Amino acid sequence: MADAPVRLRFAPSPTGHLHIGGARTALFNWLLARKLGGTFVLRLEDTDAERSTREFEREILRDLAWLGLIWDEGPDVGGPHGPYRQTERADLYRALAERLLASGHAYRCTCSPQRLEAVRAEALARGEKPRYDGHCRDLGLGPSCGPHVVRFRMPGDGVVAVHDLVKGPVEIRDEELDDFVLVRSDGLPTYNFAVVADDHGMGITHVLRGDDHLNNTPKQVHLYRALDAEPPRFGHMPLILGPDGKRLSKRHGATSVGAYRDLGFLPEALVNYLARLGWAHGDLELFDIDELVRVFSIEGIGTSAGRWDMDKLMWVNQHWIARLPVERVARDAAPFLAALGLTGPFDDSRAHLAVDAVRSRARTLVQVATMAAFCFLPDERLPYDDAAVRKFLVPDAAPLLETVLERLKRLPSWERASIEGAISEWLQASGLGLGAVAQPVRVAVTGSRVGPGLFETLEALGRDRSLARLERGLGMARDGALHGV
RNA sequence: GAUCCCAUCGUCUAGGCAGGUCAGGACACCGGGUUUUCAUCCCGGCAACACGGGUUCAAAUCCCGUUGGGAUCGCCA
Repeated sequence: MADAPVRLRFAPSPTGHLHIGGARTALFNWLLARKLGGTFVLRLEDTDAERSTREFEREILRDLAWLGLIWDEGPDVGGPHGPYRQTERADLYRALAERLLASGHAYRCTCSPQRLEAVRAEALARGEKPRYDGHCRDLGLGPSCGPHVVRFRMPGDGVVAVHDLVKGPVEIRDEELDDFVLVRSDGLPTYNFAVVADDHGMGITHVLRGDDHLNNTPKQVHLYRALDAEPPRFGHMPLILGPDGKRLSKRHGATSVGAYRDLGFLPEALVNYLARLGWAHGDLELFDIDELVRVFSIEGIGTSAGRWDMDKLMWVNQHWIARLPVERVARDAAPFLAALGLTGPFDDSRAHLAVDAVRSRARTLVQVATMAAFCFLPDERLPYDDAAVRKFLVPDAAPLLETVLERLKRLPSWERASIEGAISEWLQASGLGLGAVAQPVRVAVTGSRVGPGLFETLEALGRDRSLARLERGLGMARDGALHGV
């Protein structure tokens, strides 16, 4: 690549949550910017006054940051090409529109929405592509023509050929295009106008966006030409579809980044999965964000739409839950622990032991929290699995529990190695197998028949609780004898 | 309907641009092993070049068509 520094952007509209499709677009642009040592710009396309809110804006910024996609220029941090909200750039659009009007590349149009609708319906009825019929094109309407929009004067006879960064050469004939609206009657720019004005004004060099924008590209290229400007390099990425191959919607479940965070997914997992959906680097599956920056390339971007696959996301999440530093996982799991009504601290060494013990069997942070709950629950609130109790806290188990309790009580220090030492020593001497004792002990201290290794479990639970629950379990086992269960 | 894009296991994909390993990896699924339960981990299995033509000694790979899927056709973005 040349010396000219590249500039990429992500330009969401704050009319909703950060969607996973948008997140992937942001990720790819961010990756390319980082890969090429360029700048990543965040711009808010908030010209839809009806639906844009500051609340959504805050949420989008928060979620992008959560994913680790930090911007160099943006509405909150500023930069040399601001402002970074389209509603704050009205003067720029106005000036540009005047320029286009003056040069004859645009004209005023007073057609009513009703007339437009009629024209559209007529075209459709004839089986044609609905397009503006150019009614006002040559009327030479001036500024005082009343309520009007500004339309772009499409040349109409050539072909726009763009070399798409991911799809290769794409051609669209001008006759397919119509005189689209640049400035609405309320004076605000439309998307196609604002995006060109801003990408040009902000010196954007590369644009990676969804396939759904491919059809907008020729219009935008014409605008660049009318502005006598060089368009950026475009790359259109395939869309993310639902598991059924249909457009992804709420119907398919969670579609926003925030929803996945709330479901217990790590940002590392979402980034990893999003990257692999529509992009590949040989046979490799697992990447952290730094590795992605290192190996990312446009050539690796695929051409066909991908389907959202929860199972694969789960697997990736499970991988990062198991591999990230335990402190990180514990920190991210804390809100989920709290949501279970448990009380912390969730960031001390005990909490780390608990999270570390359960994380290899969790696919989400919700599961981490649920599985680690036995460590944080007061003894009297520990739930017992009925079937487990009936099967393992039986009279036969009483003497075993008694011995375990006795030996553990005598332990001078409470850590995995010493616990294991005490128990295996006894097992060895008595000829018993660990299998015979592990389950009764596990059920006594966790209430469940499944869980981490026994010694990790006891270590994480801590001496006092372990002994107290063993005591209680012993009572339950004897009780079983009393009732002949 | 018109235009544009796309097409390898159920899913994500490698391979395609520079045709020549009975198409490789991963998820899911099935089976087995390790193990202290459940997981992790390890081993094995199932499973695909949408179809039809062409070019060629040779096509998943290049070309055309068909079919299928998706996107777009707003004073939304």
